[in-house]
Amino acid sequence: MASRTSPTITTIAQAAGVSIASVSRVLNGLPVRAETERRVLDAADRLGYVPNSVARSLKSARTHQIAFAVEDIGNPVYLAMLREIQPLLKAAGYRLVLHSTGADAAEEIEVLRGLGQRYADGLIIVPIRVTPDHLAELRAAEAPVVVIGSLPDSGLADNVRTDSRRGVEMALRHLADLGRRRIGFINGPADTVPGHARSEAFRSGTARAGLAVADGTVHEGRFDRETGAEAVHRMADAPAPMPDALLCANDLIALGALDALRARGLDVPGDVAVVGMDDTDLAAVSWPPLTSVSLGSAERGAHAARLLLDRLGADTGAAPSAPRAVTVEPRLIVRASTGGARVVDDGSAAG
Amino acid sequence: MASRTSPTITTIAQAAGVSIASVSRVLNGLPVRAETERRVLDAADRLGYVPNSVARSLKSARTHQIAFAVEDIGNPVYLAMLREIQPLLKAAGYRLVLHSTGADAAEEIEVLRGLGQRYADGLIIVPIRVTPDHLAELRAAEAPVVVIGSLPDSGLADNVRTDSRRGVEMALRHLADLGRRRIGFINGPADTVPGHARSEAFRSGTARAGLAVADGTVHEGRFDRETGAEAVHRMADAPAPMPDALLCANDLIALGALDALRARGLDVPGDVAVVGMDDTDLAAVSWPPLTSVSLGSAERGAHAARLLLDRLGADTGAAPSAPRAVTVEPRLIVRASTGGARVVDDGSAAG
DNA sequence: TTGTAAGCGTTATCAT
DNA sequence: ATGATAACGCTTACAA
Repeated sequence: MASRTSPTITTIAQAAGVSIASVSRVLNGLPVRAETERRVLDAADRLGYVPNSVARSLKSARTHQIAFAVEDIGNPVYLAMLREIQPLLKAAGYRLVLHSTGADAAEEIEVLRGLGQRYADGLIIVPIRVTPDHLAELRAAEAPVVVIGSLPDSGLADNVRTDSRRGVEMALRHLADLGRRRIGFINGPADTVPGHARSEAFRSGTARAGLAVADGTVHEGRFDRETGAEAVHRMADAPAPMPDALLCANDLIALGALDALRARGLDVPGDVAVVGMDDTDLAAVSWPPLTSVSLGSAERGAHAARLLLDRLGADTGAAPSAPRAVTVEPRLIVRASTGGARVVDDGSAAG
Repeated sequence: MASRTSPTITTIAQAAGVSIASVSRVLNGLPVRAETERRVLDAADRLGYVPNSVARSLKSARTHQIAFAVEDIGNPVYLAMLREIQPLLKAAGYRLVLHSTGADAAEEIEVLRGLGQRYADGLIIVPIRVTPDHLAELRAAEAPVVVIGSLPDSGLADNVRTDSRRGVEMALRHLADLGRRRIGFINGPADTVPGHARSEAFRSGTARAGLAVADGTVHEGRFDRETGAEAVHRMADAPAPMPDALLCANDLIALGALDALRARGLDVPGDVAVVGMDDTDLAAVSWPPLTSVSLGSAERGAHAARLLLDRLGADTGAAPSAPRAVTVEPRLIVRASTGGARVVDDGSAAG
């Protein structure tokens, strides 16, 4: 009975006995005669008309889509960003296209270049590495881009960053205040954006606080649990004394460290205090609950979305305004893993 | 110097001194003279040509996008699905459009209807409720849809389900084998798809196993931590004896229960064994680690993606094949919260 | 107020 | 093998 293909404005125009232009006008709320409006709306309703967003996009050069690209959407940090970004985009009438690029930097480049395909009006990206290629692509990007993470040249794109140096300092001061002196550090890959920043911050932070960094208490691996566990086992197996505190470059590493410390019979925080970074959901759930440096993932996501929406909204022909940079302040969330209420030293030396 | 707008095939055609048809042919690998190909590729390269995906979509009626709609992408269950779906779609050349609808069923309907806008070639949806409206929209959907979750009428769409009844039975048998007899149940909203299924399963499972369900040990709330904690406190405050085991309708509820039990000085699993459902990442991290019924979220996601890709691939003009249904078997993941290795009853009765 | 027609950037069908 | 041209569904001058 009904036609097999879905109705277009042409279908509606025929059914209503008007031209396609009138249909378009009615659908877009432009002034028409009441009678025309009635007939068009009638026909549209009867035939179940839905405008084709692709055709609309081709004509308007706007897709009402925004892409969000991260290394691994399974990572709670990126998820926290996504959770803020998604509703903001939706409220502004944008669909969210999600890219999970994997550790490969080439894929990030691919996403940046992909903007040329015009499938999205803008992009929020959290690069895991920033290479010269990244910068070149940013410069040539065919749509507004907001970068979450530090950018060497602030003129390239809107940028949301966090002060991880201050975050690390807060953690170190907290540990020092608790009387900890031998502070170990377990990092992810130092050639990534966050890994590099945290490594630098630890180096300068310990130096400034006059804390010694013993040999064999700084480890580098990946941003995962295994890395945390391995590092702890290696430290425990080493002849040198165990650190009395561990700063971990993210919560996953910290959880792995907690596992290994427990397996070794070491008490947290009695023997070793543990601090994570990112303050993900996992931190509150773990045992003991994990003290963690919040780097404001959620806020960073929200800021990024707002910057991008702002720029998309203000696409008046005027000269594009200069890139803006927002910095989110870290916060230290103290939980039991650094000895909240009761730090009990029972003198046990289980091995 | 370079033109302000990005190059189109027209630009390339002019630069190469050929027609737009030839440009298109070269770009699509159709047979052309070597010389023509060289000139086109040359010009395309020089001008940095990138095909416009919107125009391509309008012409081909394929967007190479697939939508994934869930209630809340922050929920680890949906995240687990997403983590499987995303790479499968990417490998097949599809972009992923993510919808996080919120608890409002109307928004789910909106997503279904939105397919009429033709912004995606297919949809994977995890409805939180299935109303007659849902079914009507499914019937009228303008693109292939895969539903994750039980569907009353299996003829409406490809469908991936899990046997939550069996999952609940496995948990109950496990608890009964451990000698637990007074089993409490903390559920999410019973008018949601998962809530209803789990409630039914608990009812029938306990009956079949001859387990008594004492008054005041079945609670209904939301699928969150607060619900788990509140339910435990209410049970503990009640005059009736505390259950010796708690089945929780998801891991979040179970984590809340663990918190409250700890606060009450009750030992897990000594006093109360706790079982969660979904086996999310949180289960392995919590303390004690949480025994949980895996409902195969990851597998369900993967199956859904494969079903959809399959259907999109096989869009030969032939009659559409009948909807397919896949069922994923639940598995019980036993951890310490039900007393793995060492269940120590130290006789303490802290309160 | 309304209709005709051009154009968005492609692909694909015709001739040639 | 190639070029002119129609078509995808829509918006928007421009005419009437």
